[in-house]
Amino acid sequence: MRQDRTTDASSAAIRAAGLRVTDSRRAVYDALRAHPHATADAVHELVREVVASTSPQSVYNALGDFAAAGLVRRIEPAGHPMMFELRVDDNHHHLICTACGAVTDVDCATGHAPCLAPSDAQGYRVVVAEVTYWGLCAPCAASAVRTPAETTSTGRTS
Amino acid sequence: MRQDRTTDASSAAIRAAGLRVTDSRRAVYDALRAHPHATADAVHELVREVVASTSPQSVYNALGDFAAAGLVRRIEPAGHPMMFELRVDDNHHHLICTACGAVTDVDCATGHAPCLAPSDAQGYRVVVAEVTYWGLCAPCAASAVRTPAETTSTGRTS
DNA sequence: CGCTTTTCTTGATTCAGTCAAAACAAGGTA
DNA sequence: TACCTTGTTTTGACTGAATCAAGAAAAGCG
Repeated sequence: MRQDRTTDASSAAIRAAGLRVTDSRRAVYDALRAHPHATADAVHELVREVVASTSPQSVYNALGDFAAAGLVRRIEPAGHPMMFELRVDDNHHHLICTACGAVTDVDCATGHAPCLAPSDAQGYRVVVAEVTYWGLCAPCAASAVRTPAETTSTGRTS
Repeated sequence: MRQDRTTDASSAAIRAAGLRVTDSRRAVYDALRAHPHATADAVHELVREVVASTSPQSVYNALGDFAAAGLVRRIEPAGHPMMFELRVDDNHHHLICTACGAVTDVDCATGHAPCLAPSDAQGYRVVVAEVTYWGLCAPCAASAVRTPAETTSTGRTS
């Protein structure tokens, strides 16, 4: 099942980052190409379809190494496990659905970080302005019409 | 040690939110007045100085109830335990130090949510634009001059 | 082909937060 | 004032997510 092409690109990227190329790392990279905002767990699922023996820990290792090498960007939305994405060169932002957790990229106006300056930096040396748009994705907004429901807040339900 | 005044204000706020007033809840509220970006754990420490028997769980309960009642806002910066603040009426943002974790409020230009619109909302019904400025606070920036160090990324250290 | 270094596996461990049920207290009411 | 209902607190177990550590295995150089 020639996955050579995608795999070659992945190998090249991994090697270019100064990391050794292994089957599981290729599979991790490929998984992120297919699922641009996957959790470690989701990546693990996908990787196991290719290299069945891959442990969760290896996935964490690979993702951590990729992130450290700048191959991958880590995003950690409040209340969700962390996710990883391959878009690292532009400074883009995210739309996150408060109902289903879907994550969608939003292009940044300026394209470089920090794209935004605080009204008063108060002595901070600001490196990144991270913008997260929270709301309802189209499907959830549609179904929310009939279900007024409690969507957002994580209060007690007692 | 008359803390009556602060305590009265806290009681009023709690009661106004439709919640019963208890010693530990007052102490939780007072703790947040004194420490505007405290973790649940930090709040617990402070509360125990007033009501020694208070359990961590009660603090979580109180904070969760406050948040659900709109008395308190919850912030969850990537890589840090969640924090709570009393400023809920304006839509302000945060400066967070990547080195020491210090959190500082930044006024929002517009003052209401969402203060910012995505370049392309892609069908989302956006409710909030959450802006987090990551960088080095003044003290950390000063000490970073002599220590080039690895500050940010959570890569493996092996 | 073998050696060195990196990576993978296994398994334990931590941290932060949640769940659930029984004991207890707030505050309205008789 | 005493009671009663409902909301709050405590205790303790439990989960999910991620990290740490050490030995086994493989990558890729010479």
